[in-house]
Amino acid sequence: MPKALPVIDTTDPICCAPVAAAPMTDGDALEVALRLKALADPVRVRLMSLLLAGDEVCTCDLAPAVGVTEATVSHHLSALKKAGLISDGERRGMNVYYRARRESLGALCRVIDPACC
Amino acid sequence: MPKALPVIDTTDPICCAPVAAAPMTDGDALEVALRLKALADPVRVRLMSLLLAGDEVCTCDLAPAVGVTEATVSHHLSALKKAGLISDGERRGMNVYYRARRESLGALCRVIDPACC
DNA sequence: ACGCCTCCTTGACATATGTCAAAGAGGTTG
DNA sequence: CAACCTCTTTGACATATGTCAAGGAGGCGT
Repeated sequence: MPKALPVIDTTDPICCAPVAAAPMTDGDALEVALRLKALADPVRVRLMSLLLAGDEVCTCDLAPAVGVTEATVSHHLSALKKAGLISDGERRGMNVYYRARRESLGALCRVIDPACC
Repeated sequence: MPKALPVIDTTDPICCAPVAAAPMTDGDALEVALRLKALADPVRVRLMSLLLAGDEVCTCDLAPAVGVTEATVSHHLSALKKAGLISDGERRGMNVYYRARRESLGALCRVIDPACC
């Protein structure tokens, strides 16, 4: 991977023409790819699934559910957060609660769905 | 990345319960993640976009369009092929033509779309 | 046959990624 | 305060990934 990938802000839901509509610009492709990368891992898919299903979950519940260390969960959650796919953690007592940002995931789907336009 | 990711066949369109419906099994999450991984790169997003927009494109047109070597395009195309997102190349004369498999991409969208169920 | 296309494979490489253990940072409860 | 929880950060690591140059493989044209 010789070329370093540009660093851009991806916390907002993506907003660009659908992939299938016309050949995508370099910049838009990067926006899409970075968000997909955030989700392209089995552990992250399961985390998103858990967050989407139960609407507020804390790290201590997630870690045993997916079978990795809490440190690793924390790392994955921050990747999902940076991609705007989940909310900032909200501390309540000793726990930190996260929730999925459905609109961000939905926006991503609309962009890559070949039928969605 | 200490643990090696299992190798499974991903050439067929994915078919499983939506991520948002219920906590996803390990196996299903892997199926989803592998397909997302195949698309989680700016070059691959652009390639898919080109294939979706023009319905049949050959490598020699793709390489200059995305700005990498033909060898690299070839590599990306085979990743997309392994994920079932594009068809096997069809040789015609000196060129090899590829086309997007919309139904595979569509199936992936339906699984990850939080609104799609 | 020979040279010339287009394409794919291989090898090598620099970088990114996922994982954990260990150590900190915040908060709670004796 | 001190012991304890939960969670995040840091450091280190093994593996995966994206890229290219070089060399084949298949096909066309003279």
